[in-house]
Amino acid sequence: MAVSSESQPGSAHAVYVALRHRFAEGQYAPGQRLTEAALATDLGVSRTPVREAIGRLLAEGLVIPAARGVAVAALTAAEAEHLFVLRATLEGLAAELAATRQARGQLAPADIDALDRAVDAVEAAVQTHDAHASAQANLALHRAIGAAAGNPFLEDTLHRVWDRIAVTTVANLDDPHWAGAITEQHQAIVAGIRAGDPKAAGKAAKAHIEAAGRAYKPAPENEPRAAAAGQPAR
Amino acid sequence: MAVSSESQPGSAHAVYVALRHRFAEGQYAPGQRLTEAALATDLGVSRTPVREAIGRLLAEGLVIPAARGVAVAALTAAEAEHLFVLRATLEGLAAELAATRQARGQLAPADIDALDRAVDAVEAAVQTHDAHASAQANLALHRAIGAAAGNPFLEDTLHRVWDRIAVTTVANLDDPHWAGAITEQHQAIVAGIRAGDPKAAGKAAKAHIEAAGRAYKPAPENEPRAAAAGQPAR
DNA sequence: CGGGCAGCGTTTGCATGCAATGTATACTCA
DNA sequence: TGAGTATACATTGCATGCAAACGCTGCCCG
Repeated sequence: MAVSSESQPGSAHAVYVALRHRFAEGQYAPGQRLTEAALATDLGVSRTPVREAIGRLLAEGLVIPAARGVAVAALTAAEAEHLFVLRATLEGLAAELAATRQARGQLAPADIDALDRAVDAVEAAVQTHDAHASAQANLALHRAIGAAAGNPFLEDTLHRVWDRIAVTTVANLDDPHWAGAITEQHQAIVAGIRAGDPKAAGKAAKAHIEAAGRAYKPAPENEPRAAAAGQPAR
Repeated sequence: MAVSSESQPGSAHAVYVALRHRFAEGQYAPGQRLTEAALATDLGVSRTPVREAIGRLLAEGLVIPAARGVAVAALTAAEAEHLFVLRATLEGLAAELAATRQARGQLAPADIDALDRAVDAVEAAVQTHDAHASAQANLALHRAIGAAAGNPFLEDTLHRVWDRIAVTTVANLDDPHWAGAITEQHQAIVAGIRAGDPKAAGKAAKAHIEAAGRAYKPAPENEPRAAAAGQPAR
């Protein structure tokens, strides 16, 4: 229940951020092993801050204990399904709260406009078929909705879920039918928020994530195997 | 998004568990400062594992950065409200999923019976006016429902929320009206689950937590002050 | 008597060292 | 040739040491 990711100083935090970034960029394959020494050398720090960062990643489930050290966590189909169920409810709540705040005049008009622009940005990115850019734009929109909900704990929880699903969202674009429906669904959510209609906004958001969950297809190599060990980092 | 709190070895984890336990027991006052050296001496380990444990507590928001080291996190009224909003939705989802699993025959009859017994245990504990025992029993029931949902990520998230609210739940018992309503509401949730009625179970659970949120009154000393610093540990 | 400043002490943050653990490899024997 | 075992090594886990940062106290000056 960390409330926000405020900028902390220190190497340990820097390492943590760096690793998170690499994960989000898909720089490490699921199942790949990471060793403290290699990361320490790579990042130019000693093992101590690396240890702290890995401990945190371990607590967050982004890496899992492996035979020797830790391995990048994969996402099985079952796990993905569980995550999407949770995510659908959370994002439904976020949209609901955002709409409630809008109805109470606690949302700046600029915030709503920003949501609209984010929706357009996603549509534009999707049309370029740039998977990475699309995922970024999509995440930005959902983040904005999460922020508009005004509940720091919900926001933090959403970030955890997103990070755990991470790059996989990109895969959705392969499905042309789904790609076409995205904008429509996004617009429905924002429309509900703008109208200050919590029920409508929440329902639209929940339905959107459920649809995303159905479109999601995990990489087959993520399924649990006896030994999913990869090469050590670098 | 750690999926479960499996037993890890090592001093660092032991320190983490010990501190969590102390927090849950209310051994540290909110705002109280904790220093690495003092905890290390107290727990008979070096500062290194203490550092890792504190880092994790920091990430979870159970402690916050303080002038010198960290301080035990307090809970303001606004934060509590946000937490209860989130918790209501999460527990609603948990009950809903548990009922769904029941309807599909994925829940053992023994599990349902355990829920009933847990409800009775809470009622018994509340009648003794033992705040600590009541909180324990209540938490056990909610934990059982969370487990019955069969979604590890939801379960993990619930644990985070519960830990952040922690001992404060005890305070509810001061309100006799609320104390009397608890069992009734618990029974409604379990009835919904047993009947395999997701809608009813979810609604009952959500309403229950919302009622709990209304009954919750934070300690006034938790409100943000310029300096909420207490004595260093020990 | 109040405000600013300097020195001191505490506490963190990181690096390194050492011991323990468990794995993978190579070797031996059936 | 295959299985079992012993050995060596990679790697973690913790303790300690050292330097830097920060707050705090006491003093001096206005």
